[in-house]
Amino acid sequence: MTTRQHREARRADALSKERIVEAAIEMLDAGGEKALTFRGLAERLSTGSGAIYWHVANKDDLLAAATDCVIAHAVTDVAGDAGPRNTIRTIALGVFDAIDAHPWVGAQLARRPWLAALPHIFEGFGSQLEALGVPEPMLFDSTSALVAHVLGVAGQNAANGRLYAQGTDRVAVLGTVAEQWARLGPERFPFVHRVAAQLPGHDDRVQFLAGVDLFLRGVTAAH
Amino acid sequence: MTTRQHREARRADALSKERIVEAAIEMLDAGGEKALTFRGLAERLSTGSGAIYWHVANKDDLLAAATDCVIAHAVTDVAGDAGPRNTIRTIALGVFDAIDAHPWVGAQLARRPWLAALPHIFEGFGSQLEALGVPEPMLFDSTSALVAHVLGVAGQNAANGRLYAQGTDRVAVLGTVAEQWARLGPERFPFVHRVAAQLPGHDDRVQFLAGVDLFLRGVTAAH
DNA sequence: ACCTGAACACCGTTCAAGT
DNA sequence: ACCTGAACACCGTTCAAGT
Repeated sequence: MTTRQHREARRADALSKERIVEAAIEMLDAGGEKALTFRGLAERLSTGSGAIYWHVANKDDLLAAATDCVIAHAVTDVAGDAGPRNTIRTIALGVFDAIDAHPWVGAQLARRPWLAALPHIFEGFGSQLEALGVPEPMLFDSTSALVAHVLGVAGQNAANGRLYAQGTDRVAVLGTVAEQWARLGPERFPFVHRVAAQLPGHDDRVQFLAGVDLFLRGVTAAH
Repeated sequence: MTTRQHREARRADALSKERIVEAAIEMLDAGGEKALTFRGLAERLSTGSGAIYWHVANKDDLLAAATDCVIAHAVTDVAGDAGPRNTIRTIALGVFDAIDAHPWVGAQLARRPWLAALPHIFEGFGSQLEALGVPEPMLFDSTSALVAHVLGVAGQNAANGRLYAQGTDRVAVLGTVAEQWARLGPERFPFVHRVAAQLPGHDDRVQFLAGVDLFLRGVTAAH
């Protein structure tokens, strides 16, 4: 897997950036951003807190590596023989589900752009948009917009998911929000007032895919 | 401005949540998330650190209030007589510019959803999409997707902007990224390799608007 | 009701010392 | 080359005490 193999690391429990990142992801998944501490990480890896700094520059570096690891895993393994539209949908859903499963990734994405994994997403979307017949002059902007859309909307969704995870369940939370929206007064907020009832019932995943589809329709309609 | 006026706060320098949030925004703008500390805030407001806790529950609450304040200011003042498409563009650009000017808002958006300012955005986009002729059954999903798109993409953009702000200028940073992309090898990354050169020259604001337009085209093409 | 500021628990990071 | 763990600087939050 690694480029250099450090002459077969002597012991299986030897420290490495990979093992550190792996443990960090577990801690982040378990308790969010605040649950990741160097002390906890050191204890989990049965070592001193300073040892981690030999493999990792600092906490930001560790968070970036963890984010990159999650996104990279989500993008690989895309079967590309289902047509451009379905391939795009598959990649998009992969990213969506990955961020949904690791909500802290959403916040990280808004802090450190230009992941090492970004070219993979860009390549996947760009080549499929080209196959879809998008003309050369529009290709760069369209691909950028699609990448930003998927990462951005997935991040937004993960932010919502966080609320449900904190004890109270999904429908209850959305029900409360819907009530607040419904109370906003039909004069100043006629649309919100009318649409509030649909809030608790909607499916985030379906809505995400609908958004991607709308975007694709716009891209193909534009030429 | 406030609902209750606390019988005309005695002195002009009296503490209030508004003044605290205002000072917090200035500190966040100046140095990012890490620059906001209760000690610094207390010194800036010439008070004790504990005093702030009388008006604000904790740091998360303060960050949420600051985020809401920025977004709320961006959404108000939308002249609505320029047609639905232009009104949507205006609201979207307002949010984009606000997040661009306050990059820390992007990260916050990925942490705390359901801002108090959200209904304003929802109302603006939803009513204009309706005016655009989007049929009732698609209205909720379309509006949700557009809101998530604008907030998400604007957040993604702010993440990029952070890099340029840290000393080195925009073109230099994007030039470096473009070089890395170009080196990725035309066999595995033909699209990225080919498109890398367009990276340093693109205009984020124009690309954002192009994305919103593509989305709108998709929405209108869908019926 | 609102402010003060010392105190507590905790955290990222460093570094001399080890192997 | 890599690990140890005490030490440093700093931070969010609390709370008894003031006005």
